[in-house]
Amino acid sequence: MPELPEVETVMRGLQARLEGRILRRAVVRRPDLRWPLPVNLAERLTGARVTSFRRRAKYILMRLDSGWSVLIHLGMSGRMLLEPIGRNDITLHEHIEIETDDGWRVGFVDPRRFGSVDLIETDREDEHRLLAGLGPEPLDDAFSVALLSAALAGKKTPIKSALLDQTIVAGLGNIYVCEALFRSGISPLRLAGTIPGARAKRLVPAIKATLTEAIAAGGSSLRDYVQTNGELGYFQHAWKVYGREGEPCPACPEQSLPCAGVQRIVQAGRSTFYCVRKQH
DNA sequence: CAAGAATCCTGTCAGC
DNA sequence: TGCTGACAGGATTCTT
Repeated sequence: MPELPEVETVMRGLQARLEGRILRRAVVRRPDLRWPLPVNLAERLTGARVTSFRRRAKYILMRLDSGWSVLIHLGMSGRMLLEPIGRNDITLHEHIEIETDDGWRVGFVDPRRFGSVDLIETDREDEHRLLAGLGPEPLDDAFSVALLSAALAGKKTPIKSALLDQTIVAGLGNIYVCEALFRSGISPLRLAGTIPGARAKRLVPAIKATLTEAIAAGGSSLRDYVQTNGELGYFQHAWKVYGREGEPCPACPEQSLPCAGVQRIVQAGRSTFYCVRKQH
């Protein structure tokens, strides 16, 4: 499910409901996620008060008053359940269940178990091995044309793959890379080293605008919902190319060669959607 | 060293 | 209806 806009949406949902709450009960049902859960996770959660939240790339950090932060990654199929306690059956694949002092239930649900949860001291969050190597946040002012250009200079990998590399820029995934490249008119096949300059000047604002609009829409929902209140994000309706193989390119006049509509190719094992006429 | 493939796991959907 | 294969929002680890 989750790229940066979805993770941001989920984090805001958790924040609204959990900030200030005391966690009364925690149950780990399956510890074998992407990495084994900390053996003392339930113990660390129980009795702690939630003080604040933060998002870094596709990770959620939930800070506790005990000085520990809970690091959450939703992987490919993870989502957070948030609902009042009471006569709710345990959801399938609900690996962690937490109850708050004001009667809410928080569930970590992840069928494919590519997600992970870990503990890290709050004042050392960024030293966590999963966060330490991450590149800049794309929505920070620090993520500039100069910074991206420097990161891409000399690279021979396609720009599509480079933007999925979380050490170059942190938080983009397959959907938003396709959308940002379409928006900036850059071919996903173009080598990353040829981006610095005029193309980077288009690409950086395209990335920022794509993400900002997606967050405003509550992210994109595919098969499952992204928001903790159970509502669907609706940015999937705004996709220009992702998942639209064979459809007319929304930027090209009809039948304008060489536009053959939205094409799907595979790069580094992942689908890329683009228009050969608009993007070069 | 860097780029691509294989890998983890379950669910869903298209096609036969 | 049921089976099979392709594919899925990620990211590490293994091979070339």
